[in-house]
Amino acid sequence: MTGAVITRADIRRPDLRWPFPDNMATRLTGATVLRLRRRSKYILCDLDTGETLLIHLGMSGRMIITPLTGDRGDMLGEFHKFHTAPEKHDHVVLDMADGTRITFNDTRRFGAMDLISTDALDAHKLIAHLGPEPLGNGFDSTYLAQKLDGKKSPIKSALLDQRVVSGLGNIYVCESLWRAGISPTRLSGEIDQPILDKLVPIIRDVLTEAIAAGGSSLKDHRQTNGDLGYFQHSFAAYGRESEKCRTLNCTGSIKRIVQAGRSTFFCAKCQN
DNA sequence: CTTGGGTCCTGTGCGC
DNA sequence: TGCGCACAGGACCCAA
Repeated sequence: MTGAVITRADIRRPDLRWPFPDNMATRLTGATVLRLRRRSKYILCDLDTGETLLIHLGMSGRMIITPLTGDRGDMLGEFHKFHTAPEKHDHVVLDMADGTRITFNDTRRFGAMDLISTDALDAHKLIAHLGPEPLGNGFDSTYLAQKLDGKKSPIKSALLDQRVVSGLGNIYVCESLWRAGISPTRLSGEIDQPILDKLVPIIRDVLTEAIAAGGSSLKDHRQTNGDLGYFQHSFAAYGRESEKCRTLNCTGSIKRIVQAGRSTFFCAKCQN
């Protein structure tokens, strides 16, 4: 999309998780995309109009890239299949001057889009309270210790809280805690510094490996080329309920519990 | 202030 | 085969 001009914006329903901003189609039409970037789980698309298109994929959202004209050519798989008519759950369709169509498709509609002044982005309600990037310099064990100090919520919930660290989801929190040997039920404020010293590089490792593997495809997730991610094949805890723990010499099995309404997978024997 | 539960939405897979 | 229930990569909102 970078450098491309949006020639047409088809907003096919009034909302996703929230109502779309006023006149979104008009404000997008004719705009040139200056660059794409990311903050936390938000895709940010800076436009030459001085506005930024903010996109969240939620649970089931995806951006589908297809040629606007021509046949399927060497496009691989059903995901990339050529279509002119919008398909089910295609909510926003952007046609670019270079002949590319970008379609936001989101079955569950937990995704979001907003269009705000680029200058005001840091103050935006969804952005302002985000914690540091887990792969950035602002995330280290000193920061984490200070942030968790006095917290009574379980560590699992704290790591999922985007105000503590932004970008971790359910899978990667479970995997990180398993690797670090930390029980997800441990109270955040009662975890010693040496344990946090160990946890932080593990979180970075898990994310780095998952990104290299193209993410985790449980169902909807695809890489930008349409391929499945394959980090799900490397899960040690997530989704492995009642299977053998993979920690060396551990005789335990993976349990599933529910914390803050989300499934947590862990080994009660080697995670303490 | 913090914390936990309910909620939004659609689709799928399972037990009965 | 049909029906109801549980569950799914998120995260806001509000009651306690």
